[in-house]
Amino acid sequence: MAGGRTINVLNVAEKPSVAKSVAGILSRNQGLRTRDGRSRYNRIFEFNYSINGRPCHMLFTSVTGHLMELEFEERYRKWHSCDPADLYQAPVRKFVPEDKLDIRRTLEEEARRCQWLVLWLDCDREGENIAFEVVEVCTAVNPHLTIRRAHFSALIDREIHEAVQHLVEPNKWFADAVDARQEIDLRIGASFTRFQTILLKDAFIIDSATDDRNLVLSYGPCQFPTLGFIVERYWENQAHEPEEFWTINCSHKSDEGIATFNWMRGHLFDYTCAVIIYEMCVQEPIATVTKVRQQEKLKYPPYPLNTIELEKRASRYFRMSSEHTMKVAEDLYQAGFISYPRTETDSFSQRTDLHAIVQEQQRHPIWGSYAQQLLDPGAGLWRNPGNGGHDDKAHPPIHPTKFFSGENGLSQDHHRLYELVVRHFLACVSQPAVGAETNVEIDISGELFSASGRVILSKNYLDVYRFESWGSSLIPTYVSGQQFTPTSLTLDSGVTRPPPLLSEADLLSCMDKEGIGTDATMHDHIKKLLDRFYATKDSNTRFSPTNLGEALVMGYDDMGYKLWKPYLRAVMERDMKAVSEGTKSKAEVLLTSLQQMKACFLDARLNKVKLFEAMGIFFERSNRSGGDEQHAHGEVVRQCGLCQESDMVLRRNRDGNFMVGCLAFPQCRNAIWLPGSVSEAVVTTDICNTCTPGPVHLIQFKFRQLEIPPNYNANHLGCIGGCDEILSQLIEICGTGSRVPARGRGSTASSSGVQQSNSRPGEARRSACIYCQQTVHSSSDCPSHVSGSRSAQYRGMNPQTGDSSIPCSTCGTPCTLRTANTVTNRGRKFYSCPSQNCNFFVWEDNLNNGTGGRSVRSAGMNISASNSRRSSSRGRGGRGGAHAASTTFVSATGDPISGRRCFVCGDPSHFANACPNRGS
DNA sequence: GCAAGGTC
Repeated sequence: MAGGRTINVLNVAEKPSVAKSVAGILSRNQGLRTRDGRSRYNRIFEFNYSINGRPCHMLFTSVTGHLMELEFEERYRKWHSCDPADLYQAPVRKFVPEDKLDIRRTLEEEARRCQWLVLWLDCDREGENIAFEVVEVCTAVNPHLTIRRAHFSALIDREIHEAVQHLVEPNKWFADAVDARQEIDLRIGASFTRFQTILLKDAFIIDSATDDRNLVLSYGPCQFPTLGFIVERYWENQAHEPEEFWTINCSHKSDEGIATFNWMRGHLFDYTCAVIIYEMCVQEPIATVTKVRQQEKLKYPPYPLNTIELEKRASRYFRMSSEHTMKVAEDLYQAGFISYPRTETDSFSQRTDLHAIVQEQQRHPIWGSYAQQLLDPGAGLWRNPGNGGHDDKAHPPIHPTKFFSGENGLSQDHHRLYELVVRHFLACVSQPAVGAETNVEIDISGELFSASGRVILSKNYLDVYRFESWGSSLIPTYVSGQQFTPTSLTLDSGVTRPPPLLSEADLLSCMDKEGIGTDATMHDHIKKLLDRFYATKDSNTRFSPTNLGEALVMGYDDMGYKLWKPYLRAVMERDMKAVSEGTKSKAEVLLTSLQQMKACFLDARLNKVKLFEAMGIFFERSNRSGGDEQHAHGEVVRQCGLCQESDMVLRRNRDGNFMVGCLAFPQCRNAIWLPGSVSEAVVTTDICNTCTPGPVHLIQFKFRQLEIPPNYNANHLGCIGGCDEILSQLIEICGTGSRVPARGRGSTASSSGVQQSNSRPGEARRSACIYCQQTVHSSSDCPSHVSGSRSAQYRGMNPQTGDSSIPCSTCGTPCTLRTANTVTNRGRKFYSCPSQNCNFFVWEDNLNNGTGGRSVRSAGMNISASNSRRSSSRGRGGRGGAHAASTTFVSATGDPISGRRCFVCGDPSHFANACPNRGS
């Protein structure tokens, strides 16, 4: 085998930089000649080498990624040339596009005079596919070529020399998997894009686009799930119903400073329960220190930097878009300042000379001294970097490759990104920060509170990684068993907040987690959503869907298709894996996958009215198209009391359930959900003579008899204005047809079963009372709507007792059974006195087990109150008047205050939580 | 005028 005639070997890498590196390594830069090819970027390197003892003249060149593209044959290229459904079987072909023709010419010219072709493409599926594209071009001009594949996992001498001595066959399965992916993406993308663009573009006045003639309503298996993440979070954000909660805070001031103790229960949603616990604490406000724990805490530096992490951090630290970040990183890479920026790898190979990279930075005026310290063994700052667990086997983590003093003409963003890469790298090879933490737990009347303080002992990596911080806080010294009187003990209220809109970093995380796009393309998908007017990004890098984006997702969602979810991509990814492992053939996957997608496409087209309806919610119809699809507007019931601009109309929601909603949706989200048992509803010309502001049209309802209690009539002429007891009861009994989670329509039913909601972005929302439209209370607490007759009508509804009301033990008014809707007690039944001046309150299950009005259960703990009236203190401070507990309150200073008063200032008109002097 | 994936 050794010796023999010298052969010419054509070597092809995926990109010019790899061709240069590998040629340099193999030639050891001895006798390496370089010349231009046909393409200005892809030079040709020449040197002599020997493979397995055989003398070779090596020609080393490159492509720039894929050499070929997949397209439909000419006659299917024009949008109106065929039915989009035909695109599932229209013939496709691979071809070398115009801008790659010069690369093809280089390959052809060099291949003609070679005997071997060695493929040095990246070792992943795409790389293998590109390898076959190169093979196709080269064997077309020289069918006698011997084809070989080099397998290498890093551009390191030993790897490369080993790879060339152990050449293998290229892997067709890998290439097939990519072929299948390309074909499926093309057919789905083109068919849905043409379909929805042609259907909707001219049918509506889509004002988001500057020039809607060029508007393309694209669909893609990556861009739509990315939009889906944004819309879904937006809906969660909009649907959030703020819920009030209660927490007890304690502080203690001593000569050494202040400690703030947090209630270890966190917070409770049940005011009654919180206030009882609070009162118990206030009764005996002596804190006993139960635990003092001191321990060393480490804060570790980040893992080595890969592409997604670079994008996320640049977004977080500099608010740079991922797309811009990659452009800047590419410039820095081209200029030789940083390593290859498209990498999944977040761990350094053991062979990387990390010290040499640090040495380069020693002369930097700002972080140079830190680099020097790192290299000083006496300083003990060095630590081998962590392993993030990802390795694409092609590139190292992003790191600085050359010292950049900053004086050349690059922009501020280039400087900032270079700084991030350098500081991140220096942080990675540094010791973690060390802190001493103290945790103190105290007990007040059986309730536990904790406080913590931290002292930073050594900042280590935080000295160079200025983007991260670790706060320190001092608290006084405590010893176990010590007792003290708190300086303040307050019952504070708060409200739950909606989940925030997705930031760019969040969005990248979602995509990464669900496998949408690759590290090199994620930023493209995000940018595409902005370019297509599907989403917008605010100054805080948070994404919201535009009306267009929301309407499209809503339309497909209404069809019941999860085309906007990541599942489709996940299924495709599984199929690709099966092809690359040889367990499924490319043909098999293409056949089944395209069959399913075509069926889905045809079905979506049958249901196009859903897309129309969704678009109709947000956009006006244009007269440019025939307008064959009717957009049902519904019949007017009354004027909207919330926006006071539009009418409330009777409609069916997409599940077929009836609702009365504001025509101004989505600007106004006011809605009244009707009982799920309504089978028919028609707005009549009859006007309600009690409800104001009028006119409120009565609705003729027909209920499904089996779904309502026997004593109710299936036919009912009802009013949604608030006067209709029967309707309210049926809503309470049967529930409504609202969907959970709803898209901004309120996600939980209130105890009356009637939901009202109205939200605009950035505006906090509170349910409005159905009866009087006020927002200060919910419908169940409406003062205009409690009457003695109400409880009478409930009689006979409870089969166990035969009576669902009990007399109030205080004032005798009948109390009706209601259902709680708090997080801690959702679904639990209770009685409460409807009288405005009375606060009697008791859980139904406590009545049944004989503890009526005596105990409140929450958070898995039973707390018995000594005074039965205490549990009646519902509502906020000041409402307790008639039933004030006769407990003795003790102020924080230990002075007794008799009667039910604010323990901060002693004023009987309010409680401490509402005290204007609190905190002073 | 359409996708997503390489890369310049």
